[in-house]
Amino acid sequence: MREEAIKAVTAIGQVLQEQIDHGLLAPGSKLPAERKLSELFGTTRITLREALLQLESQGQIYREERRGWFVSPPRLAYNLMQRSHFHAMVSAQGRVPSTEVISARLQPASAAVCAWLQLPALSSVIQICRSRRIDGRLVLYVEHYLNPKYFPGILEFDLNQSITELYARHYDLQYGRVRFEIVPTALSVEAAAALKVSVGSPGLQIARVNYDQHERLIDCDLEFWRHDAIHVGVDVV
Amino acid sequence: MREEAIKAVTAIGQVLQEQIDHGLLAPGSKLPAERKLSELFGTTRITLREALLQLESQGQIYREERRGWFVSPPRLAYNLMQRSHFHAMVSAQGRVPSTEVISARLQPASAAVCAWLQLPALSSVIQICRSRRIDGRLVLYVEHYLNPKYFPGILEFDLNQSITELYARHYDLQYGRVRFEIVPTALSVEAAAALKVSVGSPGLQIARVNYDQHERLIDCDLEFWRHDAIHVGVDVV
DNA sequence: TTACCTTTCTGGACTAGACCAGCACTGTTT
DNA sequence: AAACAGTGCTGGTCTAGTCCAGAAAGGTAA
Repeated sequence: MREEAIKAVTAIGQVLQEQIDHGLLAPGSKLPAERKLSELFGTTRITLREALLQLESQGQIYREERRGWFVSPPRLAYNLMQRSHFHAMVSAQGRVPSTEVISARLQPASAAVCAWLQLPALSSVIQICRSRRIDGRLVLYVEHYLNPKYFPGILEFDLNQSITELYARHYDLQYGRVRFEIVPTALSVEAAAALKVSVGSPGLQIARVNYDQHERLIDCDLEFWRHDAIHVGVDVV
Repeated sequence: MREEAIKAVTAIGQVLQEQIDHGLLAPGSKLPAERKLSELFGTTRITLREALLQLESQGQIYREERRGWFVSPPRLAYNLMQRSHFHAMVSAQGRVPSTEVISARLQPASAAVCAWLQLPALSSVIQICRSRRIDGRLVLYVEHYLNPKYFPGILEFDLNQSITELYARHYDLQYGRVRFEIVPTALSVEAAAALKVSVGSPGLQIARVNYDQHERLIDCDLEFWRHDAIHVGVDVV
């Protein structure tokens, strides 16, 4: 007649999960404060926190630095095969995209970037760092590296818009072959800062190396996604 | 003249990271016990543990339930475009694969599986659950669902070998079109148990829906990878 | 209205312990 | 040699607090 021993952490997670599933806690809504919750569940803040961290790693909830915990919105479907850019992709799924430029400048390329773009040592590259939102929520930090040879004067344009469209309109360039590298890892320090999450949060890193329609290696970018913001689809024919 | 305030958790992580980078802690080797480490760094076990958890989420170290913490081996390159199966892929990268069958039986299909395989309600499917290792380390738990129509008597074969090869040798079937769905999330309860990791560990879920050379939907599988065990590559032409 | 301050509330970081359950090794018994 | 029973060590889980820094809201003065 022994009761099944359920861990407190698991039990708390299940209760919250259920509330979320039944829509009592709507996507985007804020959870009560940690202290309130720990009192509600009759446990310590540390234990309560562990339960929240587990739900976070499942992608059910997320936090904003020192602001609180929120219920995660649905994931964005990111299909690697259809060459859609961020704005088009987000809009097509009935959601509202936005972009902020963090920095844009010509600078010496790091060793890693030289390798990706097959540039000689000590080359210059154009680096564009941007953060992007879906429905107001920061979900993506991108570092873009362009081979300056193909993009004279690009820093003069408004970089809040889609770079893909800039390429087409002003440089007559379109993406051809693309190589993706997807690595599940923690967010880098810069990415965490830009996304306003605590360092060490789980993330999904997607590196793209892009060729144009003439098979020239024109740019690459490093995307850091909140791990709960997307699911990636690939159709292999 | 104020010292830069470095968080203890970060500092501990950096020290361990450095030791790993310089090969003083080799891949696969065991870290000292948590109590030892917390004494070494002059901090609490809770704080020390937080540092370890961060390194885990970065994929630098991993743990085996109640056995200890270990340095992560290099990630396996998983290229979605080259139709290689687990054994071939692992061997090609100079490492040693192995497979264990956990269960294999005909059973009623869940709603999700019916949807994936486009089966009518209350259909039967063949479910094969297996765990797989690289160099002895558990890295992958797979649930395989086959449409029984195409695979009479498959449960009689030795399922420790590659199923892809079974298909080719005995059923004259080859994979054609494939659809992948990649979701970064925590490991499911079954996956965590099979991989002997604590529930809620970060993982990468890859669902595949497979068609054969005649465009028939033959099977699907649900892969649960340790998040630090792979990086995924995709070449889009 | 606007700019600035203060207060309150939030999560972030940390201390100092406790008890439990499973693993691995060791020594004994069969 | 093989099976078994201890036993110590390991991570897993949890308690009960403290102090700090940033975010937000509200009030006050220009």
